[in-house]
Amino acid sequence: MKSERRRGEELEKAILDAAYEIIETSGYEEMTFQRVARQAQTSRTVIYRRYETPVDLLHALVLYRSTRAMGGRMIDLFRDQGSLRADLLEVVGIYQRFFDAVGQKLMSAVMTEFSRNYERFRDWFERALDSNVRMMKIVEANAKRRGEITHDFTEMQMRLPFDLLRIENVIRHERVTAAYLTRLVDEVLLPVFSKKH
Amino acid sequence: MKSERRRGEELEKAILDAAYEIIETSGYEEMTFQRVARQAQTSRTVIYRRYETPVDLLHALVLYRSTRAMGGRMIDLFRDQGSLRADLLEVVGIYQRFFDAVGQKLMSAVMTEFSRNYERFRDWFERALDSNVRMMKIVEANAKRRGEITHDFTEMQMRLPFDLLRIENVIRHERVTAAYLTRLVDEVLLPVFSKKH
DNA sequence: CAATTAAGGTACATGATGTATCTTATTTCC
DNA sequence: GGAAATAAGATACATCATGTACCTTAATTG
Repeated sequence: MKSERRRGEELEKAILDAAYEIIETSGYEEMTFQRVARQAQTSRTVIYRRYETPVDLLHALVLYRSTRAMGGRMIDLFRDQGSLRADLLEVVGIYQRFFDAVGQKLMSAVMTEFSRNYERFRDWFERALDSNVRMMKIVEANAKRRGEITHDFTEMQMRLPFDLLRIENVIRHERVTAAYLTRLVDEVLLPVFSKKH
Repeated sequence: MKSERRRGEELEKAILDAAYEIIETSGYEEMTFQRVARQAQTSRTVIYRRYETPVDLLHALVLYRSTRAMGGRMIDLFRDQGSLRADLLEVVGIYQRFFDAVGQKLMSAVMTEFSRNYERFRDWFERALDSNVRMMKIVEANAKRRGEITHDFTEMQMRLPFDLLRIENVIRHERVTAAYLTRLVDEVLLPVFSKKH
C-alpha cells in the first residue's frame, strides 16, 4: 500500500516541479513560497524546512534540472572536432544545450538574482567560469597541435563565447538557432581566436 | 514666503532622489512605493498618481539621471580619434561613462526588469541599440576612409562593444577601469573589426 | 476670491513573509 | 511488533507592501 504522505525525494521533486511550473507560466516573481506550497499540494512549512529563501529554492532547481538534462559536466561532453572552427562550434553548441536544458526563464531568474545578490552566487559562478575556461584551453591546445595558431588565448577572450550566449539567452531573450551559432563563430569568435599578432 | 507643500517638478525630483537613494543603499527590491514615500516625506498616494508600478518609476529615474549626467545623446559626444583603434577606445569610453553616470545598481535593476518584462523595455532598448549601431557605423566609415579596412561590419559585430560592457557592468559587477577598456579593444574588438577575409 | 488642481491623510481587503506551536503520519530500529 | 524519532501537515499571528477608495487641505489659476 502506498503511503498518503509524500516524503524525502518524492516530495522534494514535487516541490521543485511546482516551482518550475510557476516560473515557466507566471514568471519568477510569482514563485512565492505560498504559491509553490499550493501548487505542490503541501504546506508552506515544508518548504521553509528545506529552503531559507526563494533564492535557495531557485539554486536547487537549477542544479536539479541541469544535472538531470545534461547528464554530466559540459567539459566531459566536448569532443575534438578536427579544426578550430569546428571546435568553437562545438563549444557554443554545448553551452547552448545547457541553456536549453535548464530553460531561459530559469536562467533569467538566476541572472536576476546574481545581479541582485552577487555574493550568493559568486562561488557557483566562479566554478562555472573555471569549467568554461578549461574547455577553451582544450580548444587552444587542439589548435596549437594542429598548427592553426601559435599564440595563447587570453582570459578575456576565453570568456567571450559564454558571455555572448548569456547575453543572447538571458538579456535579449532570443531563441538561439544553429544559424546564430554559426554566425557567432564566423563573425566574432574565429576572428578573435585565429588572429595572429 | 515659500510654500509648505512641494509640487510639480520639485516634488518629482524629491521622489526620484529618494528612489535612487534607496536603490543605492538597500537595492532595487527594497524600492517599494511605501519606502519611497516615507523617504521623500510624502504619501504613497502621490507616488501612485505619477507611476503605475515601480518599473515606471525606475524608467523615469534612469531617464532623469542619464540626461542630467551625460548632457546629451552618446552619438553626439563621439569625435573622430584618427585611427580605428582610437575610435574603438572612444566608443567604449563613452559607453562606460554612460554606465558610470546612471550608476551600476540602477542599470542592474533595469536589466532585471528587462529580463523579467521584455515588452516593457523593448522600445527603449531598440532605440538604444539603434543609436549604438549608428555610432559604430561612423567608426566603420572613418576606418574605410582612412583605408584601414575595406569590408563592412556586421550587425552582430557592431553590438559587440556594448554587449561586453553590459556584461561587465551589470552581470559581473566589476568596476571597469581604463586598463580594462584597453584590453577589451586590443584583445577582442580590434581583431574582430580589423579582420580581413 | 472662487474654482480647480494636486498634495496629504486614512482606511481596508488582499496576499506574502517569517516564526511558533501543535497534531498526525511514517520510518527506524531495538 | 511497538516505542521513539522524524518529518509532514495545519493553524495562527504580527508585519509589511499592495491597490484602491474617499476625504481633507493647501496652492495655483483665471
